[in-house]
Amino acid sequence: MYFNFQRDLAAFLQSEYGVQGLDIPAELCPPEFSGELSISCFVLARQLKRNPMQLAAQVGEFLRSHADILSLEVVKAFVNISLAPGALMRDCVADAAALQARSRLEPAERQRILIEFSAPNTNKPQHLGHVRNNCIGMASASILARVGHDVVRVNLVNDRGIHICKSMLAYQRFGDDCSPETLGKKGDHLVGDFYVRFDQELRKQIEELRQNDESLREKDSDELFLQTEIGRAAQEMLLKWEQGDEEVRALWEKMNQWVFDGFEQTYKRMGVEFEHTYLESQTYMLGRDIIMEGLQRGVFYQRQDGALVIDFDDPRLGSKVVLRSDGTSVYITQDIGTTLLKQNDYQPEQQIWVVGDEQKYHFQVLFAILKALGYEWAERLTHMSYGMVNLPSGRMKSREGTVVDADELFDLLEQLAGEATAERNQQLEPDELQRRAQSISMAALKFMLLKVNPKTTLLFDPQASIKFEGDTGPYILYAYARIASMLRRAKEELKEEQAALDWSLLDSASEKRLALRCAMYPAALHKAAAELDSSVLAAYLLDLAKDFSSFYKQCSVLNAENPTLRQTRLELSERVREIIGDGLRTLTIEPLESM
RNA sequence: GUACCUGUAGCUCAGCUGGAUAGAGCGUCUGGCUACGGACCAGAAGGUCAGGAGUUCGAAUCUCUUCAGGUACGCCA
Repeated sequence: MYFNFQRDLAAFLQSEYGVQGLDIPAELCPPEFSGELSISCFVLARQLKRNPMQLAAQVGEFLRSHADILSLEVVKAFVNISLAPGALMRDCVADAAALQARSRLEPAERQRILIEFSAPNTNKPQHLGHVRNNCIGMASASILARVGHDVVRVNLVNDRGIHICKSMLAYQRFGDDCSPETLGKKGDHLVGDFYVRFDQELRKQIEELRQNDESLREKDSDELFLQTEIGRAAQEMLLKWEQGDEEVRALWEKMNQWVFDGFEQTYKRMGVEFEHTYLESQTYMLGRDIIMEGLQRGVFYQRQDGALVIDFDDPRLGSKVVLRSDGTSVYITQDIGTTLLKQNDYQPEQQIWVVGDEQKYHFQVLFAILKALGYEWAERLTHMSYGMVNLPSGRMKSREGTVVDADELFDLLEQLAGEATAERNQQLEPDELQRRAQSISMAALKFMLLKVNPKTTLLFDPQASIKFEGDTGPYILYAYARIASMLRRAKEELKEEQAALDWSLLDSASEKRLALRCAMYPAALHKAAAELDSSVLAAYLLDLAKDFSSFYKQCSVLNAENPTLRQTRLELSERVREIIGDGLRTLTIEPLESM
């Protein structure tokens, strides 16, 4: 927030105490005190190294005679002030361009940022966990871009490896040459079915092994993988794939294409887009030459067993193998390679990975290796780790069938939103109904995921997710639609000429509150961007929508007592509409003019 | 075992760079449509901020510790 009185108070205190760059804190006044704004002199006192209470008295004295201050109360170390309506509105909302300008970073602070997210495997359809990743990735990119950064979104699809061979093998054996067309099924779901089918067969064979050999009963399933016939067959297929076997490659391309087509639809529904998609099949061999070069320079060393290793100073990181004794790559080798590739392709000042918090250690190690290799940009790599999504029944487990499928969830929410919309709009055309149901359901889902801090483990309650009341996306959409409706009517009823504006007429508590909330928008954007936290912006939009709803109930706009008041309230409402619209779009949610 | 994360109202979450009497939504209970869209508004009840100790004028917030839950610690990805 920026007020003239803050500037004047800062100038006064700075000359009084001979300091520079004083920051005058102003926050919303708690309802139990009179006034709209509070200045905490604890914060001021720390900057000036003075006694908070004495400072409060001094601040009070200065502001009491300030033209913008209507009344004021000093309570302990707090100065609670009530602003003259004209001054409050002038500083908060009258100048829309100033508000907009404050939302962008100084040019010097803007960066080129590369953000990687989604990174799906091509062996199964996306589930709720991917949905959270996609939402966080898209919203983070959008928030960063909104404050002025140059953002590049990239995907890295894991399209090769043993997992896709499992699906391929099961398809070869049990697929009967079916296809998405013959079964009328989305390609990613079809491939996922064969992944499950493989797992069934594998477990059956492991069970048989254990039946026949008591010594195997204690062994972990993973250890027995290569002892099963089907496990060996999958491994063999992977080798053939790496050797470029034509038949295997053809099948791989066919099934991957099915998955890509399926993903395309899912992404489209969510509005997920990338500037570029990297394919692991094209990048998995990267990194080895960098390791060899690092070996020359003594960054890595060859252990007695032949593996190339790095030891870290930090005991928490321990040591890490970067190349197997047989000379092949490990996961981190590839990641080193793709990080360099991305750096070369886009020259970002910062790289961000949106990846679940279970991979925290992996990224600590990755970053430490890149620093050890001497890349100066390695200081500016960020793992944006987010929490897992749990269900009331616990963790999602694909083997136990408790995974919430993304497409099915979208369908369910869309149907419920459609029902709710139809109830309220009996005359709606089917096309329009469907369009609104799509928007409302996606807004509800995205907002639910984005309103909680990304770091927290999220509990997804299916029952709660289908509600459209309270702290939800639809609540904010509703506030927006009501304003849009009001502005439409005002336009229709427009008399010959528009009345003048007089901001000083907006003197009620709810009007002042709403205007103050509008002025807080840039700060919410900046905080969300700086902390990579969509929940800051989501919480702000909820507060704004609540303040608007309260104002809307209390102050009649279209039927205001006089044309000037009406016009000024319309203008305030328009400002709220712009901010809600802009804020929702920044969260990748599209507002609706009617709902 | 070691490291990291989490523990706030019945439930889901804010608040965590120390500052006023710890907030919101859901759920429960009261009220409110002859004013612009009731997917709304106004209000009530509901808390030992997991327990303990410390630092401080002041702690949900910082430190230590105990307990509870989660995750990671591969020549898997």
